[in-house]
Amino acid sequence: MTESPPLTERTGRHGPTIRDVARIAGVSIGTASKALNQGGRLRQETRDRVTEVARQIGYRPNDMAQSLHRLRSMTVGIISTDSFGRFTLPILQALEEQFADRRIGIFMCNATDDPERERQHLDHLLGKRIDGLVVTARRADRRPPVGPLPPGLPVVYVFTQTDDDTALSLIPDDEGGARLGVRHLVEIGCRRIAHVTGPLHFEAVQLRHRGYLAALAEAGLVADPGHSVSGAWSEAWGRDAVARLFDGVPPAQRPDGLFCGNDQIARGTLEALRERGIAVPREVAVVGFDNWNVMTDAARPPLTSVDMNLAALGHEAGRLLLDMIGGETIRGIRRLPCTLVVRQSSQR
Amino acid sequence: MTESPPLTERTGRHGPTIRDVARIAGVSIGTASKALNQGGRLRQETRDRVTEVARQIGYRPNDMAQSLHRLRSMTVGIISTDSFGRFTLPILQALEEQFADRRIGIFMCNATDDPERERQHLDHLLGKRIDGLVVTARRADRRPPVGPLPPGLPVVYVFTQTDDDTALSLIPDDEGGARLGVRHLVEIGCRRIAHVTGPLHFEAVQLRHRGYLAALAEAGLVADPGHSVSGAWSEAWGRDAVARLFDGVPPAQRPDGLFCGNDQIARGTLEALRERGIAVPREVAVVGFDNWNVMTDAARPPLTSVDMNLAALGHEAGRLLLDMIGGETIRGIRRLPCTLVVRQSSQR
DNA sequence: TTGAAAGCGCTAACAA
DNA sequence: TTGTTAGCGCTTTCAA
Repeated sequence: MTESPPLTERTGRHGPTIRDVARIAGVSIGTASKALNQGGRLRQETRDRVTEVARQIGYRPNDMAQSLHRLRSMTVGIISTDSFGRFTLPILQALEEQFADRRIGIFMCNATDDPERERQHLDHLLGKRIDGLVVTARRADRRPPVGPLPPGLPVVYVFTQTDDDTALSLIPDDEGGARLGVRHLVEIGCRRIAHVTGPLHFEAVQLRHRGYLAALAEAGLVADPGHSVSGAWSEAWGRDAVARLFDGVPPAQRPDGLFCGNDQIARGTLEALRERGIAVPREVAVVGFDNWNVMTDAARPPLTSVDMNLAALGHEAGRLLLDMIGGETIRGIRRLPCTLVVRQSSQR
Repeated sequence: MTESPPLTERTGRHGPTIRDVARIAGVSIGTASKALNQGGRLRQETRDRVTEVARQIGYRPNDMAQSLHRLRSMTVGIISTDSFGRFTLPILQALEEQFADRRIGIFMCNATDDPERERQHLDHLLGKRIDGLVVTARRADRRPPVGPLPPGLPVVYVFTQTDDDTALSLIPDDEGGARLGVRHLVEIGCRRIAHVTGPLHFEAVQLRHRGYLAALAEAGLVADPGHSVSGAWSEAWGRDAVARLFDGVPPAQRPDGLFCGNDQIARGTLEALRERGIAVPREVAVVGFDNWNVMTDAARPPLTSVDMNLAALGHEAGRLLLDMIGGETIRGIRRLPCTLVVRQSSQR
């Protein structure tokens, strides 16, 4: 029997290569490759010997070399014009989980509203030959299409949309979410429901207002124009809104339900109502938006809120991107449903 | 003059390769490479012709091929045992920014407290031949060293530490942060300062308590054992703590300053004090920890808080990891200083 | 100044 | 059943 080379002797600087495995196992590189990739016809004994050697010397295939050969990098890029924040995070996590299961790596990039930086990031990602791209952004406005991109690179916009109508965008169904929240208020008996919302220039604010109006109409209620008030996305605005809707207003005109633009506004309203001795949910019921548990759980009473199901959004984005990488063509704007999480602020 | 091949004809599936550039420019691959990499001696005219062709056909070097040759992937991995949350996010952003400047890609992995998943992620990252690794975690306890890793792979633990004392860990200086907060209370005239903190099993809680005691001792004040109270990291606990420290307690024994374990607890105390008609900051001053602006700004009055400077932590982690990739050996536990952000809750 | 060729680590087609 | 080799796209050394 020939003496086998010592286990420690290596060629690659990055750890053992398949050449080391082959040499030590006493087979050719081709055979080693076949053995490690479960393919082809090979004597079981050879296969076992090779895999055992690989295990012993801690061989790990070099993805870069594999990718170079396969013309697939097994990576995707995710680029955010907003920094990754409260909203994009659950999306990111869902994506990460899904891609990790398929052994696809994720390159994170953050270009906080700087087009030049975005271009650099994109350039960098394209250099890495990503197989797909996820674009996330702050939601205020539609963003310009990312690019220029090599033709055929799958892209999905999540939690943002773009004017390019050949692109795929996934966003929450704001209108439907609002309808859910307001319907719920109607169902528990509210008849004068106010909409305390964020800045009007947000498209989401407009859509939710549509949902609010639709739910009222469904129930045969007329919307009091004075009951739609817009301000900042803050608790302070929520408190101010209550002052505006309640102080010095004849009881018959006061709202008996508040549908709020986000959980911070809602929490502000709860505090202000509490200070005025107005009972929640008995006299006024309150519903928020976002279902941010930092807010919903600390509020007194705990806050009912509309959940945008961001994890589901991320999950769906991952699924669709994988389909596109697989060759499918998918485009259009998809709005995913929200759900309502009922807590004490609306539990009668 | 020979007819040059059409600009559109490509060899690579991923876009034009250097071979295409060379062919179209009518030079050899070696020459093209030299021209594009600014190196070697080359006629200016040739260099220009090559770069112009590259620009025209949108040539972008393939990082995987470069890396394969250079034995450097120009990527780092970041793995979190906690999901990326409020604390790890600023760290992540600082890291991302720094690496992006050096054209180093970041692979994100999230293994929520699942060792098996962590192992998979690690395997995946090592397959990608990352040049370095950042480990982040929830902060409760020291985590076991990540591994096994190939010898020589630079690793930095951020916002967590491990028992392996050959490793490098970066964490905020909790004790120093607490000292800052309590000193500030002393300086504005507080004499009976309470510590309203989180669960005792957190190492950070213990360290901050040391800082609290040290600051009192410095000022010649004696700590009332009844003024150190521990509970959950929640607003509800902050409210309860006020009940415990104030209700039915003789005025002379009530605290005139509260140093809180985080901003949520602090906000809870502010609400409870407000409800009792106790003036903040006049009768009682309050300092929080984390400087989470969602809390500090919505609190009434706005909350003074200790900032852990997480962005600086991330920045330093990036810097050190780059040094390690460059060949330096760095180890030990480094605690980075906190700073105090004063707002109305302690402004007399 | 430019071209040719080896090699980074791997896979797959083909030969033995 | 196993070995040989071309080639993925790039850099770099050496030769012309």
